[in-house]
Parts: sequence; structure tokens; C-alpha cells
Amino acid sequence: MTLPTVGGPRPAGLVDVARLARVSPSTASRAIRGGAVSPDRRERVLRAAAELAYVPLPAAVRLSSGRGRTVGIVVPTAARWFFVEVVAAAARTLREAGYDLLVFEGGDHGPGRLPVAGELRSKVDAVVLVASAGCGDGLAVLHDLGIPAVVVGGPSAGADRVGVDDEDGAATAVRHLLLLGHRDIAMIAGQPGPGFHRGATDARRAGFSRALEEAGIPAAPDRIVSRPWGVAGGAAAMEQLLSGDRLPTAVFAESDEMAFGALRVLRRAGLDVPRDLSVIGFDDHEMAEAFDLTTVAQSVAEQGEAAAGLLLERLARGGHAAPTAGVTLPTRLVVRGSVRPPRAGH
Amino acid sequence: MTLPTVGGPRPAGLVDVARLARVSPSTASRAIRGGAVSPDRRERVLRAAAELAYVPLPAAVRLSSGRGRTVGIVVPTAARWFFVEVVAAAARTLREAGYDLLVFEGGDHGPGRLPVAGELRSKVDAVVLVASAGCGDGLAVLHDLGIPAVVVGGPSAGADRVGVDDEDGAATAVRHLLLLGHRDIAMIAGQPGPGFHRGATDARRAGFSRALEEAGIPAAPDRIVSRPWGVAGGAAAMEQLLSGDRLPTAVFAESDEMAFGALRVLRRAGLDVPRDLSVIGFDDHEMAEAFDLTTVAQSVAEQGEAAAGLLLERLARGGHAAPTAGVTLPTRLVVRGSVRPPRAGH
DNA sequence: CTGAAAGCGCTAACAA
DNA sequence: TTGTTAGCGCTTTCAG
Repeated sequence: MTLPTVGGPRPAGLVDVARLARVSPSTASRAIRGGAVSPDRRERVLRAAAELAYVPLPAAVRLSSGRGRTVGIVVPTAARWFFVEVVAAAARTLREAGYDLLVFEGGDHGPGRLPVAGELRSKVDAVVLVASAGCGDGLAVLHDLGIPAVVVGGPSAGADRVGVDDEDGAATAVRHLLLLGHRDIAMIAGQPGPGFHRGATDARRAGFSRALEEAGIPAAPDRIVSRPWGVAGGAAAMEQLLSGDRLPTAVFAESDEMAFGALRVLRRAGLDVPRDLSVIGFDDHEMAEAFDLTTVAQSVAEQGEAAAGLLLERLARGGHAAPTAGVTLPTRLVVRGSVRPPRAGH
Repeated sequence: MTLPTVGGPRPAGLVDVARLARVSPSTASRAIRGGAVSPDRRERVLRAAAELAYVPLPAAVRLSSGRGRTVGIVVPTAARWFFVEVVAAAARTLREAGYDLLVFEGGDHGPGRLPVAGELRSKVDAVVLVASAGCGDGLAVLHDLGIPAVVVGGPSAGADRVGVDDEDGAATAVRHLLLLGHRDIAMIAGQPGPGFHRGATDARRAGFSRALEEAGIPAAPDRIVSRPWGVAGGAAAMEQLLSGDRLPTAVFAESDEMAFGALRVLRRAGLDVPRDLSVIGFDDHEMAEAFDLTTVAQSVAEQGEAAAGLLLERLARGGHAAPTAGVTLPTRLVVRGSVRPPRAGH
């Protein structure tokens, strides 16, 4: 049974290349992969391969060598900004190294064992786990399976982690508000859906509280409003804040997406940002500029690249423990137009 | 050489299952794939497979059968809303059928031959081509290779296409404005980047012009402002419109993303939407609601599903011509707050 | 309906 | 450095 090549002639295989170059298949194989081969034979093989438009069949390579040039990435959901950026960046880095990326969308499985472990083992050489509830377990399962893995934005597993310091980033946002003179600052927090890692949300809350404490401002529990993560949740949280007897002068939204929801509610309510209220977000989402939102940026693309890079390095070492430590990328404040000092009246 | 399974015991293979079930490997294979096997033996095989947590190795299946349960999707860029949604929807549909999706990001290759054709042939059983400049050629190349393929949002190749009627959708948007009394309507058009299909932008322009003609409104060439596709382009186009001597009463943006850019510029300029100017978009981007943007919605997810479904059907037929015709999905007007009748003064 | 045998295209031992 | 010889795990003829 051949590949479903109805149209053209059967694609050239390594034997065809070898025959045309008048060498043995193994020499052809070595030449193509850059092994030890005499210059003239290598030359002949490469020429023959080019002429026949030879493309190695990954399935055959994988079957015989055990390595398939494919890495998997497990995400709770595939269509959300953060995950999209991580996946795209990782895919580009991997592709440059000749690897394919297979995306596994987690669905809303609980925090149990990595649901796709069996599949992963049979399909990929290494895996990236992105901010899902099961990252911790997942890392362990994969380790037992002998599959190199790294976590992006998940639990701080140390050497196998890539991410930013969420607590520090949140504190940065709040300090910016403080510096401008705000004293009554509320936080819009997110409730991660099932399957999502909750470490980031916890850390951002902690950063918020810490920055206030440092400034000697007592924590007011009703100043943290928590709603389901996302634009709608941000809107709901803002409505809650609006319904209170006294508006804060500034709001820190855990994520830009929640800030977007808050901004919409404020506009509808006839309030002007930043005149009546300042809003700051976290992430630097692709739409943050369109909303003119001041925010704390994290480079998501760099996280994807770093994760892919770590894996590539480990794969090059034969899958064995990499000497590289985990990567913590910096965040930085991006000032736009949604924040200004509180009005004198306050 | 075995798979890099350092940790646990070597994963069970078909022979292990066969041995435990006390049948031959071929019988085990048939039983697992639902072939003709006596009930009791099938039972035994299935039980054994479950017990051993047997997972077939895709590379081996592909190598021996020629079919690999993988489809490829080629996109000009992977991180933009439209493509993300198509890919995610296609991936889900395929996954339910046991197929994997491999994403090929086109980069900014010219409109030439499908650049990844050789790779596709060796890696996938079928392919989805999404709105790239090379869709037309690509379809031909793949056809010659004997690989089933469908186009999403690309040239209207008829039977192999999934998409919406862009011209009609644009006309719908403009008629909505017309019905409300607008007579001076401008269009913000996009210039597709290299590698992108330009059919959609052309069709939307045509729909804009047609709707105006139908209403007996003479075409004013300076009322179509074209800028690079995207938020920034939309902003630039709006600035251009603002710099003219007389503002239109309404603007139709070719895509929601361009509308977002226009909205930001308008707000910065101190103009109120919809009081001073109405804005309508096209797409129903995930952020359209947050911008309170009236728009013409297209279901991108359905397009991804439809494409995957068409391919699955064809694959089930052994890759041969499907009797199914192409799919044209409907668009629908989504009314939000960015449009209202023109002010009396105009 | 079942089993034995022969590969799929490639890599990796081994011996030369 | 090179060629020869065995498979990798599975499907698929082909006899029985």
C-alpha cells in the first residue's frame, strides 16, 4: 500500500536517492543528516536528493529512530490571546529547528492526571504544558514517561518553568497608581475556569495587597471584586464597584481582558476614564493599545520561544536533564491614557 | 532503538496485546479497528488492550497503511483572530474523529506554488488552505499530489470552498446605514499584506459600492480610504477621513479590527460615536462587543468545522471526489451601539 | 474467520 | 568511511 498519491509518480525514497548517487542507502542517509561521509559522495547524494525532490518520510524516521521531530503543547483552551501567542511563538521556534508542534486542547478536565498522556507518548518527543490546572501532575507524569517537558506560566516548578513574576508585576501596577496619588484602589480579580491554573490569579492578588501594605494602606476586603475571568467578568465586577456607595479613584484589573470589560461599563455609565476613574491592566493584550489602556506588559511570545528553546536544548542532549535553569522574564509598565492622578475633590 | 522511554516499562505494542489475548497480531489488529473477528476473540483482544493501556503508534500505522490520521492547515499567519478561530474549530472537529491537525504558518511567501507542498505530502492526509494568496495554486498542486484539500475564505473554487458571501455582507452593512438615513458614507478598506488572499477585501469593496449604487448615491472615490489591514491601518484611515474638509456621517470598516482603530482615533479626537458619526464593522470579532460595535457577523468557527467536515467525509471515501458541494455560510447583522441615524444638522 | 509472512521507508548496529 | 544486515510496530496480502 502506497501513500495516497493518485496523481504524480510515487515520491522518491531514500533508496532512489542512493541509487542515483550510486552509494548505499545508509551512506545516503548519513550524507543527508550531516554524518561522516566523504565530501564527494556527500556532494553526489545531496545533488541526487535535490534532483528527486526527496523529502524524508517522518513516519519512517520516527519508527526507526524513535525520534519524530514533533513536540506537543497542552493548553486549557486554544483560542484565547495568551495561549494563541504562546503557541504561535513556540511553533515558530520549533519550526526553525525542523520540529512540528501538535496542539492538545485540554477541555475542562479536572486537575487529575494528564488526560492525553498516552497519546503524547506515542506522538511527541517533548511537551510544553501551558498554565493548566494539571501542570504539576503533568510534569510528574511526563517525567515518569521519560518525556522532556516544561511548564509555561504554571506552578513554579523551578528548573522546568518559564514565566513572569506575576506578584511583582501586579505590585508594579499598583505602585504606579500609588505614586500618582491614588489611595482608594480597587482590584478586579478573575476566577479561573475549570482546567485553568490558578497560580497567576493568586499571585496577582498577592501583589496588589502587598503594594498597598507597603504604602501603609489598610486592606479593605470589599475592594477586591472577583468575577469569572474574561471581558464579561470584568464588566460584571465593574458594575459591582459602581453599585457601591463610594467609587474608588483607581482600579487594577488582573488582566487586560477584564479591564476591557470594565472600560465598557464605565463608558456606558457615562463616566470618563481617566478623568473620573483610572484603570490599569496586566498583560499588554494586543487590543490594549486600541483601548488606550495603561498596563503591565509581559512578553508572551518570549515565553513561548523560551519554552521551545529549553526543550530543543534538552532534546539535543538526548532528552537528558538540562543544566539550564528555569526562565523568569521581566514585566514592564506601559503607560497609555487610562491612568492619571485622582481628582482634587477626592 | 526504542522510544525514549527512560522511566516506565516499554509501552505495550500490538504483539503484547495479541499474546495476552492469545490470538495472532493480525487478529488483534482487526479486532481493534473493528474488522471482521469473532465476538469472543474481539472481546479478549479489547480486554487485553485495555489492560495494557495499549495505544497504537501513529508512525507505525502511517508507515504500514499510508494513512496517518493527520490533516494540515495552511494559514498566512497563525495569531490573528480569524485564523485562530478557524484553526481551533477545525482542530476540535478533527480531534473528535481521531485526527490531529498540523498548522503550517505561511510566512510572507509570494503567491507562487504552495511552499510546503513536499512537507505536506509526507506529513498529512489532507489539507485546509485558509485565505492565503496561494490558495488557488495550492489547490491545484495538492490535487496533482492526490491530496484532498479545501479552501476557507479563499478564491471561490466552487466545490472545494467554504466561506461567506463577503460582497453580500458588506452590502448588508451599508444598507443598514442607508435605511437609517445616512447618505454620506465612507469606507475604510484594508490592504492585505503579502501572502494574504485579496478576494475578501475586493468583495467587500464591491458590496459597499453596489449598495450605494442601488440607493442611487453617486460613488465618490475619495470616500474609500485604503490602508494596511489591521487596527493601526484603521486608525490611519480614520485620520485621513478626519483631515478632509467634510466628515461623512457614517463609516463602514472592512473589518472589525480596522473599525477598532477608527474608534480609537475618533475618541481621541473628542468625537462621540454614534452621536457625531456612526461606525459599522464586519466580522463580529471577539472584541466587538467590548467596543460596542455594530457589525455584520460571520461565523468563523462554523467555517472551520465545515472545512474539517468536508475533508473527513472525503477521507472516509478513500480520498476520492466528494459529492458535496462547497459551503457558503450566512452573515447576519448584529446591532450594537455604534450606529444611529445622522444628526438633523447634516 | 484466522494466522503466517512480507513489507512500509528509514536508521543503526555491525563488519569490512 | 563504507556497505550489509536487521529490525522499528503495524497493516495487509495470501493461504488455510
